[in-house]
Amino acid sequence: MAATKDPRPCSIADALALVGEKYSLLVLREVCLGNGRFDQLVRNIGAPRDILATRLRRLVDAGILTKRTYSERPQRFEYRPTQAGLELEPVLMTLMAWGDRHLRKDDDRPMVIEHICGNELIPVVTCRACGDAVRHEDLTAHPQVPGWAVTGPTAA
Amino acid sequence: MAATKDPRPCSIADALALVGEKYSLLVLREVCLGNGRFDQLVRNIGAPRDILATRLRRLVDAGILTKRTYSERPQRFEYRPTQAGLELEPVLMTLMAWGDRHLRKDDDRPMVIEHICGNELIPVVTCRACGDAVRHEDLTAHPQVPGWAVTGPTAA
DNA sequence: CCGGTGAGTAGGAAATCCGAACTCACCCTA
DNA sequence: TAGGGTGAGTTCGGATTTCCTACTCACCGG
Repeated sequence: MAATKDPRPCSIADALALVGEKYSLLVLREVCLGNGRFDQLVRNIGAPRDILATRLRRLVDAGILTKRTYSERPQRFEYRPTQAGLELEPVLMTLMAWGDRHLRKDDDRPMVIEHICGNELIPVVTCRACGDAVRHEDLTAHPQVPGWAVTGPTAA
Repeated sequence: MAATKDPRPCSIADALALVGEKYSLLVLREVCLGNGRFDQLVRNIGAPRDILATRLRRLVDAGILTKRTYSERPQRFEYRPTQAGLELEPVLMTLMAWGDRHLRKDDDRPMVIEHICGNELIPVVTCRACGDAVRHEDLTAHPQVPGWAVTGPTAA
């Protein structure tokens, strides 16, 4: 009867349960770009329409998107990010930078993000307390739940 | 015959094609924590063994993990992150912070990461050029590929 | 009236996922 | 040397999801 199957409790897993399904983060990308209409999403993402409808419902339920009417008669909608959705944008930026660096030759980046400072955005994840860029060797994990120790947080 | 179905070219999509499948990022989490053995992964992630085997193959092929033998006779292996894998860790940290903030009540975080500076790690994504924290309103997207304009990069 | 657009639904085939059981090679120990 | 245990998977059939195409429904514009 004992639950021998529950995995490590973890906010990464919880977050992925919401936005980790296929296309979900691409929906967020398009919505952050301002392309929030159903047919735009279908075209830009390349997802089947029914799957997209399912994802949109889920993201709205989760409070990551809102569905706004921009035209009554004919009824037309637009999806937009909520505050919570916008706060996921850094994840997208970091992922994009990783993809640009590791998945592409040289400078054939399909999209460049410009920061308000005038330069191209190259996202760097830093520690809020000291401001330094986060490096694996500088981290130590402290599980808060008994029974979920880690063997060695850092392993070069 | 024309390809009317290709979605927006994008490094986010490319990155997700590699690490966006179910469990892939959780594998990376465990491996970064130092838990790189097959049965540990099965337990900590809660994935079916065959799916896990498939994911591991894919991540190794993609150069995100390496499979190291830590014991000949009996043959025993351990998966470890490569440099490319380690560079995905910031994505995990950012995602974890988002989950902690939006998916949990107060302070029941299942895991706390300590930075070498002595404080708890709260990851902040910043612009490499100016050092400021990245906010949606400060970004402008510039697609590099004709035909993939965005309607409005910023839309509050 | 005709064709077009936006926002989906419907239906069945194809691909994935899942859990449990199985293998195989080895070690321990009695 | 027989029995049990562990690590690292593979194999199985069945349950779920995804995918694709077509369809709807409401409206608009000419």
